[in-house]
Amino acid sequence: MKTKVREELKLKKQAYVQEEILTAAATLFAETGIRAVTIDDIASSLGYTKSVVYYYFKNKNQVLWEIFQRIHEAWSQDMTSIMESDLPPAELLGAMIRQHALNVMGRKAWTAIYFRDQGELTTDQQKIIVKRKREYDQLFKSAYTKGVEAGIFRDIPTYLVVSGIIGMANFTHAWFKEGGAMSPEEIADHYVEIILNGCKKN
Amino acid sequence: MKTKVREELKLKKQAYVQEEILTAAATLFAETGIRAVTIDDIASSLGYTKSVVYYYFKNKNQVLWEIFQRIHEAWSQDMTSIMESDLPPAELLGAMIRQHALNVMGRKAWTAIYFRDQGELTTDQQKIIVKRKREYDQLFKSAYTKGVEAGIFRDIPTYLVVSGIIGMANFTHAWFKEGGAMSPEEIADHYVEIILNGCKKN
DNA sequence: AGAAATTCTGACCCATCAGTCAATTCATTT
DNA sequence: AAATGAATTGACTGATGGGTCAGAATTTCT
Repeated sequence: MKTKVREELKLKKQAYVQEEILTAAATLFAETGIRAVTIDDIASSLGYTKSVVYYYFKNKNQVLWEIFQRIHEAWSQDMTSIMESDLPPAELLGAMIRQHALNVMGRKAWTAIYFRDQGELTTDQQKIIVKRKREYDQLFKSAYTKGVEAGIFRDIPTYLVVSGIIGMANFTHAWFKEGGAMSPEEIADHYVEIILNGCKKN
Repeated sequence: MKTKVREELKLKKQAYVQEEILTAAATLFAETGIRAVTIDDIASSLGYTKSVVYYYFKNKNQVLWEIFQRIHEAWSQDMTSIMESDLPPAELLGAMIRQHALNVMGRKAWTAIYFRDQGELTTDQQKIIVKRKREYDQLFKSAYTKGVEAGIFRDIPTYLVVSGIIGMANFTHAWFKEGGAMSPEEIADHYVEIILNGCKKN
C-alpha cells in the first residue's frame, strides 16, 4: 500500500509545519500579547502568507489552544517523573521547585502565555486549564503536606506555600536573561534553598 | 474673581468623573486584558456613552497611562514612608514585604495591569515604568544588602531575592479572594516569615 | 430670562484583522 | 505526459472598535 506510506509522509510534513507555526506564534504571543499578534504576523515571521496558517489551523484560537496543550504536556511529564522517584519530602519538594523554575526559565515564552493569557481561551478551555493548574498545584501540595507530617516543615497553609513557590519561580520569566550572570540552575538552587529554609521547622 | 472659583469647581467635578472612569477601566482591564476592553465597555459600565470617555480623556492610551500613574504614586508613597522609619534590617525588609503583599491583595486589579499589561504602553512610557520598577526594586535591594552587611542575611544575589519576594507577593493576585479563609494580613505575615527565615544566616 | 460655558449624544468614518474562497502552482504517481 | 492531490496565493468580506464631530441638552452665571 503505497498510499499508506504517502499518507504518513504527508502527516509528518504537516506536523512539522504545524510545530514551526506554533513555535513562532508562541514567541510572538509572549512578546506582545495574543491580541496584538495577527495571523499575518505569525505567517510572515516564517515567510508564509496568512492563508498558510489557515491551511494548517482552523483559527487563531486553535493555534493558542495547541500551545497550551504543548505546555501542559511538557510540564506535567517533567513533574510526574519527579514524583515517581520516591525521595524524602524535603528533597522531593526541592526537586520540584527546581524543575519548575528551570522549566520557566528554559521557556519564558510559554510561562508568559500560560499564566498571563489564560483569559484569551474560551470558557470551556479555561475550565480545563484551571483544573490542570489545580492538579499541578496539588503535586506540590502533597509534597509539602508529607513534609509537615514528617515534622520537617512548619504547618503553614499549603496553598499559601505552594502559590508562593509558583509565583516566585514564574516571576523569573520577567527578568531572567539567557547568558546573564547566573545560570538557571544556580538561580533555581537558590530558590530551593530559600523556600526549604523558610519552611523548615525549627 | 468668581471665574477662578468656578474654574476650580469645574476641575474638581472633572477630576471626580475621571477617577470614576479610571476605576471602572482598571477593573475591566484587569479582568479581560486591555485589548479586550473597548471604550464602549468602560463607558457603559458606568452608564455613559463612549463619547463621554473621550470628553475626559484624549484616547485609550491616556486612560491606561493614568492608571499606571495612580498605581505608581500609591505604591511608592507607601514604600517610602516605610523606608523613612528607620527599622533594623530584618524588620525593615519584613515591613516592606508585608506592605507590598497587602498592596497587591488590596488592589488586585492594579497588580494585574501593572505587571501584565506593561506592553500595551508606548515605548517611551514603558521606559519610564521600567525605570520606576527598578527604583522600587532598589528599595528592597538596599534593605536586603543592609541585612547582609549586618550579618543577619545570607549572601545571596540581591536581585534574585528581591525578584523572588515580588514574584511571590504578586502572585497572590491570581488566587487571593476577599473574604476567604485567611485575611491579607495573615497571608502577608506568613510570606514575611518564609522569606526572613529563608534568608536568615545561620 | 437669556447668554455662555459645559457636558453629553449619536451618527459617522476609517483602519485593522479574522476568516473565506476560487484559482494557481507544485509535487507525486502512473 | 497526463492526472491526481497537496500546498500556496491573493483578493475579498464582514465585523469590530478607535476616534471624530456637529449639534443637542444641561448647568451656571449675569
